[in-house]
Amino acid sequence: MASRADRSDTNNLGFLLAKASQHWNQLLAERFAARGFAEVRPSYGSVLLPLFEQDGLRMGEIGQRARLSKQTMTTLVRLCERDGLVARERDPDDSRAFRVHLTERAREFRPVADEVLRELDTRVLAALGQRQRQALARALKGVMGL
Amino acid sequence: MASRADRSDTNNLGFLLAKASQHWNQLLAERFAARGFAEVRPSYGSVLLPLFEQDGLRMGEIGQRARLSKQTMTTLVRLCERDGLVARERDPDDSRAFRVHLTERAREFRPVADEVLRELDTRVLAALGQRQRQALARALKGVMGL
DNA sequence: CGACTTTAGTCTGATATCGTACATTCTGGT
DNA sequence: ACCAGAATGTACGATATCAGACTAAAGTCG
Repeated sequence: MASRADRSDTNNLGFLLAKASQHWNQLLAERFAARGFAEVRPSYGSVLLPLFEQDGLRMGEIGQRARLSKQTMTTLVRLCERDGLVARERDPDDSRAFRVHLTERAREFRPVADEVLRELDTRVLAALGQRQRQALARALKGVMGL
Repeated sequence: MASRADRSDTNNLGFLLAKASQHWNQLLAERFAARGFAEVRPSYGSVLLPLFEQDGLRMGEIGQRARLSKQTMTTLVRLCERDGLVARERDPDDSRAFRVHLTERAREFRPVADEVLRELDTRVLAALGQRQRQALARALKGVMGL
């Protein structure tokens, strides 16, 4: 019914990547909100998941694990703080650094995060099949290597 | 050498999508700049490509073709205008609307866009192969359908 | 024509992330 | 102890995009 400008549209890889990424975040936000954690933005995962593995990390360490820049970490940690999910305290051994700690609220969120992530993974599996899902991950890494 | 927190890291689909999308835009920006069009941001493609197909579109029409919201179009068209790539004029038939036109500079950019897009496509093909590239596009559409 | 609805674009503020530049603090070598 | 250099985080501004609320102009229908 329409197919003139495919380069600018649905077959443009940049377009597909952007939209898929956007949509994924949308899915996360909806599910978190539906379970009573509307304040948890998708990006907070970059802070919370590392801290679920090991609480009390420094900001730079979180950034490394999530592969985000220091500036982004500054911003994200402040937002998480504002929303009552983490607390910072100066590192006693290094007065430049901060230790970031999960709050009770964040610990309550942990099972929700696990559940949502599992649910989405299941849905991806249902939509794509195991083979395609694996191929997708590989292909995305390939794109990052360009 | 490291594999404790895979959920928060390289195998998280959200992470891969975000990074791949980011990287793709990076590739575009670098290549445009290298060819003397440093002012052309990756996002401008959403405005320019539709106009390459048909000049004089209205903002809403561009938005529809690029699947971007009206607010985003307002912003993008202004930036393109600021950078000398498009000009707007009121639509004589509808005084709410604007007609967006390419400037000479944008027309000079067209072959560059084509070339860069072709080059990247070639590189994707080399990195993934035709089969994987197709599968990637399909999988991304699948994710968008979740 | 006048009231209702729809359409075009804008405004404000939020989300997600980076680059460049910087102040502070730590560290290793003399 | 001192200083040069590395590391930690912040400031500012840019890029990319949306949601909700709004203005103004157009279209529709009685």
